[in-house]
Amino acid sequence: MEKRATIKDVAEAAGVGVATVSRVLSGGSASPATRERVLAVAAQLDYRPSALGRNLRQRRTGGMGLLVPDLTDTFYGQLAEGVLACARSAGEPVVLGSTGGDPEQEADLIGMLLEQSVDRLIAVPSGDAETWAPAIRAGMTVIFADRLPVLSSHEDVGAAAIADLMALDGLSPAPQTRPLDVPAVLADDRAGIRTAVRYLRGLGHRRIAFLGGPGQDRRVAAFREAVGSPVDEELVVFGTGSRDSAYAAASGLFQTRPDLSAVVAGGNVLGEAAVLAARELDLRVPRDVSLVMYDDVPWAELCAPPLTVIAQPGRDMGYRAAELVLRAGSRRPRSVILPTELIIRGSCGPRR
Amino acid sequence: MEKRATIKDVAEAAGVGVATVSRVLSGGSASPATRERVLAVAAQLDYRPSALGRNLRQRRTGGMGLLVPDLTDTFYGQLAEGVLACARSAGEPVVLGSTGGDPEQEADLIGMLLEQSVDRLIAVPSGDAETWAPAIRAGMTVIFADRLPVLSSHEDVGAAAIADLMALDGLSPAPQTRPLDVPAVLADDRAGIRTAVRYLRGLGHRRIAFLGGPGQDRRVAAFREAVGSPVDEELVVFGTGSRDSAYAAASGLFQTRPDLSAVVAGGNVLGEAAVLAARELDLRVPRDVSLVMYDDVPWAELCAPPLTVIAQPGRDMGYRAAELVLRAGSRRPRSVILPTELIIRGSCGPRR
DNA sequence: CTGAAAGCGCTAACAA
DNA sequence: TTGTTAGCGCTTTCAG
Repeated sequence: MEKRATIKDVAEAAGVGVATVSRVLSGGSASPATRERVLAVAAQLDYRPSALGRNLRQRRTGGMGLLVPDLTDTFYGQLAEGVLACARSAGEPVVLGSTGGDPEQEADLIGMLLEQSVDRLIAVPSGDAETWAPAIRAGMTVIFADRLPVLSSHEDVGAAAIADLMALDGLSPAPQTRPLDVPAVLADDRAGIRTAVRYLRGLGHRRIAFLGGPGQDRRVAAFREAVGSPVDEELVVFGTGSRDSAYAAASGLFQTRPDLSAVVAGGNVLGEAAVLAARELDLRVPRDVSLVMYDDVPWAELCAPPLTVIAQPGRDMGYRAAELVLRAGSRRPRSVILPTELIIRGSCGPRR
Repeated sequence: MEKRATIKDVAEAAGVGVATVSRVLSGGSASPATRERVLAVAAQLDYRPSALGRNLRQRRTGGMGLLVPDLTDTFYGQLAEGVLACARSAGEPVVLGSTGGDPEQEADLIGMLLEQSVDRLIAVPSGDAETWAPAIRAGMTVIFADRLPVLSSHEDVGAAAIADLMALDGLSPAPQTRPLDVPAVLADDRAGIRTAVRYLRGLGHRRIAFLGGPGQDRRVAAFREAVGSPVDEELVVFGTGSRDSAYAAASGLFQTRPDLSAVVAGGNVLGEAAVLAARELDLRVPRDVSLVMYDDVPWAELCAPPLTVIAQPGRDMGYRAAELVLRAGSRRPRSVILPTELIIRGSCGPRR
């Protein structure tokens, strides 16, 4: 455990000033001779510039923060892998936090990141605009991924992004005021859900249910739009995010509405719950009930029958978000919507 | 985007010196009157001590690093959740890196952490002792989780831990020299594998195969021990870590040895591959082949039939590792072995 | 009990 | 092109 060489050591050993060393190492101007000497000495001393000094001087920590609800959810694992891949190739550190889908924990983690002076953040938000206000106020560059914060009545954080997205989604944006700059990287939920619903319709299904989770407002909206009004409200149910509550929601749905013939699960945890609940109630997939799940995960193929899914590019979403947050210069990056794909396997059949 | 208050601001506003503010905020001695005043002012100014200044002063970044091979593997997701849970409750940041199981990337990430002066690290190692030497030399407190680095010929990093574990495993440790302090948090692979093999034996299976992945030396060793010699070497095959190579290994195994009647998969990715390969070759589970998988993951229950697994407490392992690394004072923490559990579901049947 | 002062390692003005 | 210098915000002696 020897102490690391500092810039001063290098400067002395090379017979130059510290500023010169700093310049050489960060690609500034220097005469070829000096540059070479400094580089040689630095290598010889195994000098690694300390991020500590640089960070303090620049009043900011490099790298980025990443906040997800739950790493046990394979989709967020994919997203994180994408972010990490981009960060690694840029040599930047990533500070990770898992919020458990809880706005309070999210707020705590935002506070922690602020304390660390991490000023770039990628987040799958759980809290509302109020939760995010401190980060925005502090001047953090934040990029939302997978979803947007729920709207709170008295704030309008994310309004710009929402307006953008509604436009992209083809919906007319509600008039918004004082738009705040919070771009996002999302999947094209609307197209994904629409395609799935049409597919089920084509198979003859009329009573189609939606099994949703927290933060899936866009998917729910897309579902409502796709099935057209009037929507049978009993067929739209929600879990709170945990596997247990997802199971409860699925089981309750199947029991209260035995007449439904198809269900769209808004995420892989919900899909898992649907499969489990159906089995428990002796409902055969796809004979008794057809199932489409949002998210393609490796086990979808292992299921019996293999699950028909709406695939979204989790890894790409993470990678893109990281690119955006790293490149974010002065101006706000634009939001991005990535395409989804309906992958037909064996969990949907004709209505009996 | 207002600038944050500094300790100096607080000091001035409270009419005291910065040292006093520092003391009060870090629980040092101060007269009740002063303390109260400082606290009030700090709250009023919404002062948050900057980690930047503290880090530089203390020449170390708080929190810890976490290195895993792949967040898309649910087991590592569980492990990471455990680490994050512990870190969050301690208010400490976690810098995450994904190595892809590649020693080079691992080495790069270690370098990055060193640059950040992160001096506590939890890792699921992919490289050998040589890869880990820089971290050890720099005085990092490292805790290995899930597995130990493979031994390289000319180094003996981790020797102490290995000796510990062999002892705990009930094996006689090979004589080692100059033990280095690298504790670990592991599952009791030996007992887990042994139980699984005995279970399969009890069902009448004699040709049992092991499908392994990188870093599963302890599991392989346990398998060899459990089946007893001579071990049919063709029945012990390996993937390289990717899903594709796991599939290739499984498929190859089934095709070259159609006489095998049971397989133990060393991890959930390998188990997934085995299920897929078996299906592709029209092998029925458990009619044609019985399957036990290491790792309990949510989808194990969804499989048809539900998979019998050796469950290891991934989340707990992460939590314990984080506790150890945070508590590590001067002396080296002791290694920990957590119990596994054989969860019998439907993927094993009597030999036909 | 409290304050003044000295840096931690680095970068960016500013001079030369 | 270079070197000198002034901090970034904090903790920690060391006096008082």
